[in-house]
Amino acid sequence: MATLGHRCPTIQTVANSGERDRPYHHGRLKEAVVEAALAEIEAVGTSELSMREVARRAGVSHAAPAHHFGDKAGIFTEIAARGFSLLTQETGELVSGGLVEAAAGYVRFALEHKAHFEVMFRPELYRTDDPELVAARDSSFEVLYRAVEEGLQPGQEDELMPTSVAAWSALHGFATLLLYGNLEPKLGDIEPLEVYLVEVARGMITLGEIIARQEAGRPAARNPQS
Amino acid sequence: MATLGHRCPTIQTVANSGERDRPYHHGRLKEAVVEAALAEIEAVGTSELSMREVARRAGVSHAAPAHHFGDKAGIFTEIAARGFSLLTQETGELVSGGLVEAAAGYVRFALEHKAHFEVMFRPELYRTDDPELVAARDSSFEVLYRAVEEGLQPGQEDELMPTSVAAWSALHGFATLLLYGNLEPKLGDIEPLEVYLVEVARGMITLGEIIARQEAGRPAARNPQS
DNA sequence: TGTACATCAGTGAACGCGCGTTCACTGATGTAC
DNA sequence: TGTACATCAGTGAACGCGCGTTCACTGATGTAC
Repeated sequence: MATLGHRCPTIQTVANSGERDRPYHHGRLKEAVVEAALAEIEAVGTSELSMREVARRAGVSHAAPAHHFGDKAGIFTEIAARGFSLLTQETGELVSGGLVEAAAGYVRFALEHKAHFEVMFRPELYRTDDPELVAARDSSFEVLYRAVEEGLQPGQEDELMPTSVAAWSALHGFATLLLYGNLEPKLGDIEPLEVYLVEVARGMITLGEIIARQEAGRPAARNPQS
Repeated sequence: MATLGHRCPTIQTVANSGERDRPYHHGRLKEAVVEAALAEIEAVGTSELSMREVARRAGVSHAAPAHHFGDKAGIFTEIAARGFSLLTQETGELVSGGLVEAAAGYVRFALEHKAHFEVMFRPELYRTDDPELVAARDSSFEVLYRAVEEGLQPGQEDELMPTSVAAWSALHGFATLLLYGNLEPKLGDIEPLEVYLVEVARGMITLGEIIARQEAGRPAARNPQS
């Protein structure tokens, strides 16, 4: 017998090839794979995602997804790009309502699209140079800038970048802490998001005041403009 | 031949058992495993961590770590607990220097102990009910509260929780965005951390002002106290 | 001071499993003439 | 309208690999008497 040579497709099981329950061509496999991957990520996280399981979920042979995405990074890239588009869409229309309104949109996005969100901010998972992704991501940042810009007063243009980074940090930190369950134990009874967010926004005001007071009392070296 | 029964320890390789290059008993394997795991996490991330690779790094048989930790979650629990202790230690002594000083400590911790940090905020990786871990985590929070409390003015006691959550969010968001490489592209040339942080702190002040202005102009329903 | 025995710490072979990848193939859908 | 051919989309068997786990064992270190 010895080791049976490993390419021997001679004996093909032609059996039950007649009663196939689904068409040979899926039709919208790309969509189906993305959906399956999202569901799988929500179930087991990005680390445990396997191409085979995704294929299984999509009801397709395990080699099929590779036709559309190449490898896992391909799927992640697609998910991240779609995520940024979605985020732009969902927060863009809230900008006119003020920063807190837009922030609420961001947090809601994170909670409602957990899988997208998780992938978007783990650049090691996807191809960061993908043009579609880059465009989608940039337009997300645009929304942030606009939201901050509208809140600035005349003459504060220099503050756009630092304030944007501050806003994004606060927002992103809040969303991730909430998402990964690091916040609840400190919340007591978890209030509806809307109320809680307004409360934290008030905390942001207090925080700004504290920093202003403390930094005002510093040696000039760190406040050359004062 | 057929399938060779799978328990056959009869033929033991007694060969080269004399010229062992390391002692049979490691002596401080627990330490060595933790160090190896940290190095491995920094190299490949938490998702790719394997017990076998950790053992290999520690120069020990792949079954040995299980003696001390049971499984992967055991190692992660140990790392998370140590991480929180370290964080408490490194930021605790900065509290008297003000919020921004303490914040800088937090961010520095995240950058200098990347592996600890990554594990600490992924509770799904470890046993969240481990008593040592819980104690260590709680004392980290204590530091945060103290830092915020010292900045509050008399009569602002109610603001402790919202302000703490706001501060932690901002801090944590900034650290993670920085750590996972989501911030650099927006930084232009990456300035020394210290300077950059002070700039973002100034952004936090501006941010607080914007929120205050915008929320002041809202319908009473959302600002019942006004 | 010696000896027997228990316990602890680490070994290494074998297991079964699921994974990503490859590959020759098949079934369906255009497309040229 | 028909037919030949190319291209695309999906299949399924087999591969080699690394993993976690189990297990009987071994080597070293206490500990009782």
